Amino acid sequence: MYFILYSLGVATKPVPFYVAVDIVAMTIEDKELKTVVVHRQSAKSGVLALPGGIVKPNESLRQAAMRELFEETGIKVEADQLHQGRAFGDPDRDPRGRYVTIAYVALLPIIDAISAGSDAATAELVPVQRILSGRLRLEFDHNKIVRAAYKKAIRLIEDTPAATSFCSRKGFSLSELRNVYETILGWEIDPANFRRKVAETKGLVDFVEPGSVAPSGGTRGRPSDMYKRGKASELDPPMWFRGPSDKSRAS
Amino acid sequence: MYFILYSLGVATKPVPFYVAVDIVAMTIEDKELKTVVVHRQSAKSGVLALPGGIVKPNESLRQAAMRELFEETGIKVEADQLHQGRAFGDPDRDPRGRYVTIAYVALLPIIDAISAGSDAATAELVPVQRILSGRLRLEFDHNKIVRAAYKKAIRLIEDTPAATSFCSRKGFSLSELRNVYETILGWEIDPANFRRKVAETKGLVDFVEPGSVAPSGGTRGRPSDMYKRGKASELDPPMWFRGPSDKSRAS
DNA sequence: GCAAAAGTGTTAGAATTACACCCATGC
DNA sequence: GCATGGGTGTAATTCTAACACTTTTGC
Repeated sequence: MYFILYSLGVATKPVPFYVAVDIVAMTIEDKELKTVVVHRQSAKSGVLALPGGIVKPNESLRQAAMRELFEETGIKVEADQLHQGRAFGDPDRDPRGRYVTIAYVALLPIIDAISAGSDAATAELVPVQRILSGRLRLEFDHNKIVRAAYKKAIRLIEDTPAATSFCSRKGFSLSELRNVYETILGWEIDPANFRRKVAETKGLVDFVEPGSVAPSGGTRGRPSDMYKRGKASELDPPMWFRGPSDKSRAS
Repeated sequence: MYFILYSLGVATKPVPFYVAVDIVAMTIEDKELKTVVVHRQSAKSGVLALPGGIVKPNESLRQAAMRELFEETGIKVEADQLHQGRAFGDPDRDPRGRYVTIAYVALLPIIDAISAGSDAATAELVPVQRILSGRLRLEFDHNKIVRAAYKKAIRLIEDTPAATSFCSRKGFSLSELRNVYETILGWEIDPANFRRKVAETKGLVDFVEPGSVAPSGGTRGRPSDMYKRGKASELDPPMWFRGPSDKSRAS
């Protein structure tokens, strides 16, 4: 029984296994994909890290992710906004001990992000690109976790209705939804073709009768039709965009 | 510190966290996708389970998967044949304690499967479909793990050169590779169109000069050109097949 | 020669793209 | 009116599917 021996300092390695979750909570702000980071009160101050922490004995991994995200940022998410990512478990990934962490990806409308919560003061939104490029360094291997989460986000918006998670749950216009795809994929999509593709992809969005929801978006121009998240779990065929000219898709 | 309290039976729940790996080792035999299961010497005999076990303090998750697979089935895999899948960590998924397990998917050519090894006698190949349909019940939530692994396998052969893992590392014909796709996707693919798609997908396979490798496959007909795995990590565009007529793709 | 499997060519149809054009609203 | 964004139509292009046809081998 490793745990007892290690905990009591009998065996050579004094580290037990810890099971943790880390959450990459993404949102779109100012046409940029951003993620939530927290300021850890570590030895050296100013260390940025993903929100996360140890899984409790009687909760599921998903519950742990929801709890930790709320405790550290004040963000409350629905179950369909949370997606499990990769597990990270290299022996030396965390100097404090043997941590195996399960990444979770949360997709949020900007309005919900870091709105309230006790410890929320320490939470902050930073552009994902700054982390991917390495210009912003996070604690431990959290840069790797964000990179994997970004790839997962691309897959999610292509294969599932997850892109709607970035929009208001009340309802959204197709421009808002298109903006999500454009921001994450990194190129512009023809509005006309986008509209048709969405319409032909059953289960992505449902039309909302006019009047039940106030049209959102800019005050200019013709008011848009409103939609809400569809009920499909997988899109068939996926939402695919070849990207500009002969350039290959983001990877 | 949960571990000490729980281990000593002080707290209400006497279960520490265990971190484990379970391996879904798939291969193709008789035009059928099969996976390796082992007979657990449990209380009730005849219980089938995925190979797997506890991660050791100083090994990575991947190393644990390679070790456990070898120990329990005698199968030795290369790093590029092992792919991490989902984590399963519900509190009640294993009655023996709080197990968080990371699934690994291994893709093997049939020739390597269960060839040698000490405990190999207890290992067995069973059709994946029998597990997916529920006709074959595995221990705990291993049916769920296989289901997720099957989806992952589909994604892998579409987005990466992983389909080549089912073929001999020495070299393979395009018929053999096409057979992999047909078996996993569940429908037939036009050989001519398949050939063109493979040729246009850079990094999927590399041509092998005739003479260096003996043509494999049936003794009838014109000998085939031989190929080996390409160096791409992601295929762009992916290997996609719409499937027969208007029928939607497998899900 | 004949059967069988490998490999090439060709064409109809479908999906994608690019862009022109009309609609509804605020100012 | 007119600028702005929402929404529709359509032709050129590209991709895909289907199948006819040629090549190379074993027997």
